[in-house]
Amino acid sequence: MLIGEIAQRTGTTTKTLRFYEDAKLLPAPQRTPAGYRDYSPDVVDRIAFIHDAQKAGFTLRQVGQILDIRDGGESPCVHVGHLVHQRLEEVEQRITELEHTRDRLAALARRTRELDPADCGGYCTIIEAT
Amino acid sequence: MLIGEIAQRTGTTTKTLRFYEDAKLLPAPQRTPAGYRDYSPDVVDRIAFIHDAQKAGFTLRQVGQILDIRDGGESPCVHVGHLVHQRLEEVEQRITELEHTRDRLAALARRTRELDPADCGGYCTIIEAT
DNA sequence: TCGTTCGTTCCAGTAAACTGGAAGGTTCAG
DNA sequence: CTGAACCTTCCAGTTTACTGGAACGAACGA
Repeated sequence: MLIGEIAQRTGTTTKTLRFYEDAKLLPAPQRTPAGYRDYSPDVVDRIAFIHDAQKAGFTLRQVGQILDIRDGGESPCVHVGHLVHQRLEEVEQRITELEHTRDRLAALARRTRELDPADCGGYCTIIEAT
Repeated sequence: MLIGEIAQRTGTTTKTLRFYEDAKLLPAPQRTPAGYRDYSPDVVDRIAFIHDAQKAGFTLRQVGQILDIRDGGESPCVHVGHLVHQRLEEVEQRITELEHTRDRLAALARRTRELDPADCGGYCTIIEAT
């Protein structure tokens, strides 16, 4: 299968697939006599896995680590377990931060409705002193 | 005041302050005969405002826009009101996305505890089929 | 005078995940 | 034979907010 077909089947672009190869997420495939990449259908699953892992919030670097472990013949599950916990903590922390930001913004929005723009002194009374 | 003192008073670095100047967030200050930046104490407030706006989740670009309006003599509050609403929506959407990711991860973590690593088939049964 | 610490400029790099474009080769239909 | 639709490589840019480093000048205390 040529790169275009793989791209279509996996819902990506040829650019991205070459990028993944560059980033060692995909092995360098066979080449046709013309020099075109000639993929085994297996890579479709591999790319699907990459997408799954991305949806779970892993970076490509982490996905690469998991894939490396698997390619080495080991079961990556223990490592994945660590990553899941790490990532879960990061996500929870980030949610907390964002909720904080949201509360700040909601307060600003309230002030915006109450304030006469003409009263805006200093840099901006909406934002200041928050 | 020299750049180091400003940095210390505002809790930043000299690097960052030069970067802000480059990014048009701070006006180019006077120079001493030796070519050192010689700031008016006013910039301390300006930098504090930048920090406030960042805490509310605005990008430096947006802060720059607000500052530009103010520097032009207009009251930026109307514009700020728009930005606040925009940003509030973005933040809420992002929180929703992250909560989704968190739920996925929590499910993965549960699976991790239940699964025997030896059963890991395919790419990784923890992540797959999520 | 020496050393330290402050300041200056400019260039380059970081993370993340691509994306765009140039300049060219290949394959196939009409 | 021509044109399109595919493929190739390589280089550079996108976004955000800085950060690091080189190579240098200035101010000041001992």
